[in-house]
Amino acid sequence: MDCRNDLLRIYGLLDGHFGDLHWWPAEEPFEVMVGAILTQNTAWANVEKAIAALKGNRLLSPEALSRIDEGTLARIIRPSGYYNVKAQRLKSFVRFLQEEYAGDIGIMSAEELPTLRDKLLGVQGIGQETADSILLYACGKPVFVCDAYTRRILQRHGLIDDDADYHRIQEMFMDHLPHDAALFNQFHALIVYAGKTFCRKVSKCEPCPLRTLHAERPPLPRCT
DNA sequence: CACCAGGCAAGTA
DNA sequence: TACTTGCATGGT
Repeated sequence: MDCRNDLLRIYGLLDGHFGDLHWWPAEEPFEVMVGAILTQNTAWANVEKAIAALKGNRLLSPEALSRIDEGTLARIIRPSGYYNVKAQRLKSFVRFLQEEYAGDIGIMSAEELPTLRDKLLGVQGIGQETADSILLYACGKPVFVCDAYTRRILQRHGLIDDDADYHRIQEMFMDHLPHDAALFNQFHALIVYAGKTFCRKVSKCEPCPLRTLHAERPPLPRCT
């Protein structure tokens, strides 16, 4: 089968339906990085509350987060859930940022993609999805971000095995599409947006743009 | 009330 | 390597 064609069909249908989404929803790169950590296994609405609290306390900068006490930070990001581990992870990340790049996002972003990815994965609390979100949406690197929505949509359309791991899913996109940061940005945004929009209960689903693919299949609990 | 959300790390066998 | 568990809030 031709994966490239399937992926481009999906992209075209979602892009035609939603248009440009210009992700990530943040004002600046550092906010993207913080959001990437806070959104781990957490609803975005909860992350927004935590980000707002950080802004309200003037803490949304590498310098400020370096200074703040971890326990205090935990209380402030409380709405995002897992606040103790996430406070620890934010502290690990800004410590890394200060030690490796003097807290300068520009210097960090100038690193080669493979090198920077390996370094990020070495930070406590940053796994593959968080690293790739930072690389693509904060640093502009051409890497595809895979998450729960990505896995769901590829499984739904029979493009991956049920036991495919992160790297395997990422290969689906990166082996068959041009390595273009703008394309990867919009594609992943579309996937997440579709996942949020088309509800989990079939009865409440509005028509999904992808329904024209595999029209012979019966509806599943999750329609994207 | 139960279930879920844009993961990750540490422990066990 | 493969599987399990802890982490926690707020919305539906």
